[in-house]
Amino acid sequence: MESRRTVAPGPGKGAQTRARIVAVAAEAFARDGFDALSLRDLAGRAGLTHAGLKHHFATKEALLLEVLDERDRSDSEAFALWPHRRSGREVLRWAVEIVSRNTTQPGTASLYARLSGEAGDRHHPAHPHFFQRYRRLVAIIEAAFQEEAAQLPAHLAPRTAARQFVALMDGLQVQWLLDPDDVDMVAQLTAYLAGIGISIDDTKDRTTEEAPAR
Amino acid sequence: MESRRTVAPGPGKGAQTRARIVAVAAEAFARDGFDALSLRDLAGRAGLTHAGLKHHFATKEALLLEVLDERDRSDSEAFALWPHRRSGREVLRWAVEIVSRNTTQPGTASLYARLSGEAGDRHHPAHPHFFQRYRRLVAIIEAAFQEEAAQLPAHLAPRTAARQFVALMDGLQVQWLLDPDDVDMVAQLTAYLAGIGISIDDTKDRTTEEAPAR
DNA sequence: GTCTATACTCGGATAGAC
DNA sequence: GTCTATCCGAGTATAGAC
Repeated sequence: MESRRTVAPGPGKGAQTRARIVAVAAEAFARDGFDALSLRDLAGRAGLTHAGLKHHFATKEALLLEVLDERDRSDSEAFALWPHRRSGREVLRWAVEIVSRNTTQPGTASLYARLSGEAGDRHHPAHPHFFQRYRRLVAIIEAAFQEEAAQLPAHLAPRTAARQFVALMDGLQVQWLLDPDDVDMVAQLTAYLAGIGISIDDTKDRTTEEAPAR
Repeated sequence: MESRRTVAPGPGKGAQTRARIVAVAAEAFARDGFDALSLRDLAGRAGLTHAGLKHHFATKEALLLEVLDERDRSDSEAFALWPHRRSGREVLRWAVEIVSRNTTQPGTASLYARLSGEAGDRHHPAHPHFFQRYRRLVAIIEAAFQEEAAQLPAHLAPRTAARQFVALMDGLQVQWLLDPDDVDMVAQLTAYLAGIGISIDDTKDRTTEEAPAR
């Protein structure tokens, strides 16, 4: 007889449900934010109960992290943390482009800011994610500065500059979220780089091609 | 017991209860963190029900904000946002001192990082608090840089430097919370200042007297 | 003005049906 | 392996006692 199942049982069923949940959640988080979103609502829209959802994602935060990871993966160039081998200046330009992009998604940016603060707690579910993320990000930026070491002031170690640059990305975002009209993140980052002798003006070593196509 | 009242009715009663709640909450937040703390427990320890507590503080976050404000007020030196008129370098040294202090209270620092991220949402209960806080903090740092304008690179506006410095305070804190052993916030901030021509070495213009008496 | 009683939905946890 | 039923304590909201 006809079944009310929307997916056939057997191998792959779980993966399908999981994917459906993530798809629904991605849209819902962006629209409602984190706190306003009910797992019961969300589960209902994905065709199961909130306990069923919990089988796939242990906590609400774990689900959010999956959504963010998913976005990182599909938003290939701008958000992937490993751009193809490029010049130091190109990597820095790419980083500025990420920040610029975030400007168009304040909800997600706010979520990230909140999570990265919470994740400092070693027992927080998002701790490993952010720990790894910053390690990689700082390493990438450090390598970029290393390549441009000739431009840097003599006393400024690439690793120090990298930590500062990444901190600037985060800290400026907090101020921008609070006061969008008064903070120009791209200008600030560009000014910082100019201050340490690095220009990322892309008319110099590339054509007019846009930064990472989404 | 003769009476179950712990405070007499009449004028000032509400203020007393409020103060008692804040006192209990301050200790409890620092010990248990934000999520782990139950308003029912807390209210019980303060001698009323959780609904009674809600009469004084509409939300859990409002209570936390009151605790933080209270700390700002009593923790006079390091956290007061308005040091008396001092030299630019002294103000910057005071700011670094704040960051250094936060190092001893990772729980509170994490709470602040989380809240400042969340507060970007215009409807968040903490939005006005943080909006004002950053406005004032940036203005104070800007004034400090203004005084030291002679040292700054010609192309660097005091306001730009101020935004960067404040962003650095926040961003470094996020990285430090995630990876305390690998991030030295004071060294980073000092390095940044040195990079723009400012030394805050306090053996140069003052005795060993402590930073601003509130 | 202060506060209690009560009820609502939330995220989370467990037991067990299929 | 997937999922439902059900319970728990949480934050929040309202009505009304004092």
